[in-house]
Amino acid sequence: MNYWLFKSESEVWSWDQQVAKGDIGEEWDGVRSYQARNIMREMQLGDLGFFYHSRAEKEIVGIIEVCALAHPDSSTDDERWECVDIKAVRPFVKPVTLATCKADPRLADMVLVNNSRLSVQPVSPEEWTIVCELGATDP
DNA sequence: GCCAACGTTGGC
DNA sequence: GCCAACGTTGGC
Repeated sequence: MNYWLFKSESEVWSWDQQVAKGDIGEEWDGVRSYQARNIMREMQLGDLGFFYHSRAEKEIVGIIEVCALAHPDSSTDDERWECVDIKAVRPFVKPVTLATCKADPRLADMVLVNNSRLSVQPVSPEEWTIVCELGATDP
């Protein structure tokens, strides 16, 4: 089991929209970064991820599950781009802000804290546990 | 709204 | 193959 983090501006694609898709889930389309694409290619069915609202909110708001492996991104004809599908699992009881992550020394190596530009990132099992704890939510 | 950081593009 | 220019992301 691996853990990941997905970033989205809530004006573009929000947690609420993700929840509305239910168990069918939705393509995580629109990613145009090789780094992010390569990370998505590594994902396995059943892997879990954080759903993060960038820009305005800057907080992790819930947990999602990978429900389809990487496949061509249907939002473009460009065959270079692929994406996975994800479905909402549960919301955080308490959203975990970027400031909270930065303030916790145990999360100093988190990609979210160190590389603000990567929109799909890996999360270590330790970081997963800590962030869930901060969010008062079951891992 | 600004701008730093970073990835990508394209001229050479 | 290098690197300057450019575009985009996202924190502030």
